[in-house]
Amino acid sequence: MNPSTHHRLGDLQLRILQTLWNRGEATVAGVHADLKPERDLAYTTVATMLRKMEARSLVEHREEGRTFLYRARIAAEEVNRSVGSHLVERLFEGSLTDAVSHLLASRKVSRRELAQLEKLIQDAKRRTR
Amino acid sequence: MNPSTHHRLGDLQLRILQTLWNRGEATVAGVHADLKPERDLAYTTVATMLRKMEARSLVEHREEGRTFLYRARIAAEEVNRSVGSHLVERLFEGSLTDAVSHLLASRKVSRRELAQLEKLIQDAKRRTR
DNA sequence: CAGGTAATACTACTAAGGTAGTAGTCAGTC
DNA sequence: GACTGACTACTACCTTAGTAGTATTACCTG
Repeated sequence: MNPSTHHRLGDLQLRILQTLWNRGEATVAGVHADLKPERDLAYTTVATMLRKMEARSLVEHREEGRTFLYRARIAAEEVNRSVGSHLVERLFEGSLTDAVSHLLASRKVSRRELAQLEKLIQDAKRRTR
Repeated sequence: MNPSTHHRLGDLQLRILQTLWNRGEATVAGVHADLKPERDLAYTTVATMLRKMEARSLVEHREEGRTFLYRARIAAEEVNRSVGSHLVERLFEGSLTDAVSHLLASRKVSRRELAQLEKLIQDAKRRTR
């Protein structure tokens, strides 16, 4: 798959994908149940969305009796990378440091998180060496 | 302004805002010219988009003779923060470290950038102390 | 002052996300 | 064997981004 492909994903679509990544395989009812607490959607809304996503090859299904078992066709990795770098690109013209700088400024960051970030960077440095 | 307000901005809208942030004030022709190299839009497309954005209070205009001078009504800061944290939220369930980790993994990062990042974190640590 | 040019205003259309109702179908139950 | 419940299929509608053509208006130039 072309890594430069940008997946234009809506919020609902992303939540559905996340559910599928978690569950591996899920029925419409399963996805609907997972999303229930945060968004009170009609059952058919989820079913329709899944069908639309299947048309776009974002998910696929197999049949178990009469019910469909859906599975994500794209990896979480791929979506995170694609959406993430698209954002850095369009918001900060490709400057990673700008992006991180804004993220740091936009929220309270605990000392624990800072330590983790530090470690991330050390690791990256080691890989680049 | 409510910081939890999420600005849903399309790519073109964002590019237009960036042009306005750069120029301070700009005519339709000005924005159109700035965007010309990357997207070959009709003049009226830009004008229409600006009018739509004004309806949403993203920009405003004053008149200089017969021509409109547009200006952004939201700060770059605000948009970056809002769009950025919305992304972290929806993609990484709020985990900043996950987000940064993915960004680091998704692209080549120069030693220079790593050094800058390190500095960012040192500064943040100092502020939190 | 006639005519072109450059503005904005209005209208329209496509595509996609999101949302949901209704219809059809099958299976198991009383 | 009729009924109910669980599924999927189909259709429809709204909203918004994006794109652009056409109409109108006003200015400027020869």
